Amino acid sequence: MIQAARLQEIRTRLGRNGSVSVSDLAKRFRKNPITVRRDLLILEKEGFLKRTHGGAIALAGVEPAPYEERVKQSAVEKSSIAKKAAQYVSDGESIIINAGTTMHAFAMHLRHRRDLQVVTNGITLVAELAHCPAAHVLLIGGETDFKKLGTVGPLAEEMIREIHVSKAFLGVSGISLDHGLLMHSPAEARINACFARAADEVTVVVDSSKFEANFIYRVAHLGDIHRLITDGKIKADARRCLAQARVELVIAEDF
Amino acid sequence: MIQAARLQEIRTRLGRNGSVSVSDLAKRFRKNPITVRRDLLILEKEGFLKRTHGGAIALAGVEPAPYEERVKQSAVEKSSIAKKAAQYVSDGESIIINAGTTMHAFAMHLRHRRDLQVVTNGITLVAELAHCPAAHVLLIGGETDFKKLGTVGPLAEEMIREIHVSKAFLGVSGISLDHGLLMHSPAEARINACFARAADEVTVVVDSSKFEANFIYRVAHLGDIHRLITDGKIKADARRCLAQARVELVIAEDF
DNA sequence: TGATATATGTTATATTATGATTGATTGAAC
DNA sequence: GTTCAATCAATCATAATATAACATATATCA
Repeated sequence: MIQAARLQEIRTRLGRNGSVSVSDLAKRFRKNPITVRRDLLILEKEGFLKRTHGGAIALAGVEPAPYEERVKQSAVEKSSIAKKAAQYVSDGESIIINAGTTMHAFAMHLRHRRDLQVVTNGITLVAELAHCPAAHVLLIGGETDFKKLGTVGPLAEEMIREIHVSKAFLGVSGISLDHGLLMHSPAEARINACFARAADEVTVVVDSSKFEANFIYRVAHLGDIHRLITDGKIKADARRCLAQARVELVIAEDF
Repeated sequence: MIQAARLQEIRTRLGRNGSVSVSDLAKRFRKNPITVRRDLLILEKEGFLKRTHGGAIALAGVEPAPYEERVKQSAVEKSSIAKKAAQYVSDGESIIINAGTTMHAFAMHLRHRRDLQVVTNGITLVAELAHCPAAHVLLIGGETDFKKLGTVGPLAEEMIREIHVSKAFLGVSGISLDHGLLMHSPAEARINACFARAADEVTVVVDSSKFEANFIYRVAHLGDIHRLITDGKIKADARRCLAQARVELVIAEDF
């Protein structure tokens, strides 16, 4: 068993049990205790754990799930448009946020807000907003879409019908200048259409690469949205199209 | 079990029950009472507790740990009872699982199942079951309770009314032999009562320390449940009471 | 290939944790 | 209050674990 595998295993066990013991690990790995100790030393330097007599205890991070990794990876690019979008949220407002990594990044920028009423179908967003207890979060229930870690389906749509908010912030899979906002799946498209109807004002938050993506299922026409926030790489014809559809275009600085 | 892990466990139990006893801890840790006393001495110096004859009591300001912490606490017991509980789930079944760290552990043992229909109000459970794409998960929506990372409230209760399953697996905050299943908050109690009504058969999954915890809000009477799964440290009077209420008692092996 | 870095094991010594013994203290039942 | 069992503190002895220094293996790269 190589070192990297041991480190991974230690991380896992720490995440599960909160602590590990040198002697247990040594037996399991069939390694000398000193080797285990040196492993723990490495992880301690990385800030994963605190070494103690006989073993170590977990500090903060649990092992990240695939989705969470995806959020981190794209966070840099998504962060600038998400940050810009967060400027359009005022304290005390009620808003809708849909599921997806872009909107997860958006939610991270809402941590310090006060008295927000957030409605979302994004499961990971709830955990994000849990660190900001000033927000009141209503999670839309329904069948779970594992790709986006969001809820969809008739029960979800029904639940949204009971709701009305001032602003909706939506991330989408793609944007077509001819056909509007597009999604991977019909279920996603339908629920986001419901979101759009439930809000007075709809803001779409996408990085400019989404203008090239092409999907089948329409959420709404360009004319149905009020504002679009993206990065500086958006092309001229897209700008024209949005202007024609009377969509307010907001460009986030690259950093 | 290393010292650091014991200290963590003691902190947990103090947070939950307000007090600990030397003899109980000694039995649980399989350590000499003197060792436990020394542990308490350390925590007393840190200001967590006040030592008394026979044990210690919590000092002010010991708030219950956040969710991520609690997942790790009593992890061994939780995992063993969760594993046992998972044996009562068959492929193809539809089941309810409520929110909380015990049921999180339970969900981890369902990863390899096929064709499960899972209904849950536990937000983190969804991420857990995302690794097992054979399961179909319906997430109950509603207001989010940040402590348990679960949904509650009237919208959630309403959504459950639409649902019926063969088995419900519930974790609870505490069990009183006189008053039945108890919860921290009224909202939690109500939604779990709904869960119990929505299932043909109710199985409660708790580690035995929950028999000492005392809370105000009742979910159901002991007589309303069909099966209780716990660890071997359950006391004799609890066994008697359960037998009297005709609850099938299942003891998970210690390891 | 030889040289350097990395990973692992060995030994000796220091440190820490734990358990056993004794006598003192406490709490509760009578 | 008195008595008795349980609990506690202090001490010591032992076991478990940690550290440091050195030795050996394995991989990496010019």
